[in-house]
Amino acid sequence: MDSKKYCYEYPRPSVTTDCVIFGFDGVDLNVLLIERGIEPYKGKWAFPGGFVQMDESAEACAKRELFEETGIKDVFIEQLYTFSDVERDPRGRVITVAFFALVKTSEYQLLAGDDAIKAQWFKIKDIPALAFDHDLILRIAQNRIKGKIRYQPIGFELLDKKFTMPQLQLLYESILEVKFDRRNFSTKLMKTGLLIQLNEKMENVPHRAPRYLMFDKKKYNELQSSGFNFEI
Amino acid sequence: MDSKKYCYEYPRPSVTTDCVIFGFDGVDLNVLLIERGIEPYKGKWAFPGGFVQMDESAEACAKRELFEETGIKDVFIEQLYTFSDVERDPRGRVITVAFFALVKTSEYQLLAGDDAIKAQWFKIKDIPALAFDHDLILRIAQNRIKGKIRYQPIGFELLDKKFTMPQLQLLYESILEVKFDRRNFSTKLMKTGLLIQLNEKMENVPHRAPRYLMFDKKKYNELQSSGFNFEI
DNA sequence: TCACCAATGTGTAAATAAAACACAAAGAAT
DNA sequence: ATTCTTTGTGTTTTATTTACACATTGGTGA
Repeated sequence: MDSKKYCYEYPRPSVTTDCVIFGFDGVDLNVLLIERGIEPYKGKWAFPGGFVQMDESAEACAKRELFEETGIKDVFIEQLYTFSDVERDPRGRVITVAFFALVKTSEYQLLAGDDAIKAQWFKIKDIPALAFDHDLILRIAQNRIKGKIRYQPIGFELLDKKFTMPQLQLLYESILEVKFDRRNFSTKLMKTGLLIQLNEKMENVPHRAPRYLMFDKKKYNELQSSGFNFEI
Repeated sequence: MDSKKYCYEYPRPSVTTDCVIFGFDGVDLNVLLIERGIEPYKGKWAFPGGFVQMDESAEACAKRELFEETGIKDVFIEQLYTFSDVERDPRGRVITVAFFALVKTSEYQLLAGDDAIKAQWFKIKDIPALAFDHDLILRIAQNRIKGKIRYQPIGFELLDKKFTMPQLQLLYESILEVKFDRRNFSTKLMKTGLLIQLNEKMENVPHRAPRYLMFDKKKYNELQSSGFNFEI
């Protein structure tokens, strides 16, 4: 019996998705990688991904693969770029639609020592050798998040629902790879009118405790539809 | 003889490229469309595009199709977004990698009344019914060019090598759909240091003739590699 | 020929935003 | 109670953006 049962008049490339998953550990920006168990690039690290099925869009595929390989779901995800170099996959012609996702790491405990798939967070400054053209994909993803965080409030997707101003600042600094003046940063962010101050402070810190904040997503959506734009 | 000779173990989508071509006629932003001669959407207007071959990247495909269908080559072209909705093409599963191109309309005279392919410029404000999901593609392309022109000097790709400040301002205004103060616009653009004033003026205008300018691409490339960024 | 007209070229003042900087207050540790 | 580290809330200075005015050019037509 012939296993190659799907036949076409012209040759077709395979289409896959890959997903660059960003997380924030409080100090550094991190990326979630999966160790490949099979050739090619066996033992190398790669982004989770897989083949687009005939009944799902690329975005649906990216979300499905993300959940299947890491257990992550219902997170911010956005199309990044499509990589289509002829030689990018040694197995043949594979076009990949790359996505990037932002996750609150505290909500997803990785199942360490899981049998099938070995997933691990890596600091963005300490990435191992990657499979395929995933180093290129990562570089483009990093540039995208750097550009995007300045004009869209995506940073909050990486923090817990409740966060403090110092945490928010560390996040911005780690993504943009710059340092901000603490006072100017706070003033600017509060001036957006999108941060709600809670009557609650951090506990068990050996100094003055910072107050908790929340991002006002409802207000942002309202402002956005009336032609407002977030700028840091 | 069976024409379906390319067989695979799993089904594969077709992959195409489409290209949104922007041009500027001195007053309005325009888009180049092609009238479809065959079903589906026969008689409707669409972006030029076609199937990705096995030996070419998506970008190479977009450039090839652009030349084959319009005669345009060696222009600014950039990947826009990949459209992969399951139902976007009635012929079957077709994923399209969309691009956008910027052309100097004066350099490409459309072959009016050409037999095979009927191409025509349309003002962005006066677009006919489009085939497939091309109205969605156009909307996303328009948003992209709006965002991009503010932080990259792509406007010059739409103007002749020599242009005047009023022409440049009209271009920015037509893309961004806003009005600028003539004096502030000029000051800001000259302050980038990337415009070379020529000792030449426009002729045969019934008022003071504006001076011609050129974009200093060489200087821009040098500045860019040393971490400079263009901002309007 | 010369005033007229429509647009260009250049500049300045006011308003706004960004950057630099200082001190008081909280809360755990001693 | 004192010390220490970090947060919260300013002010001053500088740079950028916005608003606005007048002189200049060059063809047009009385």
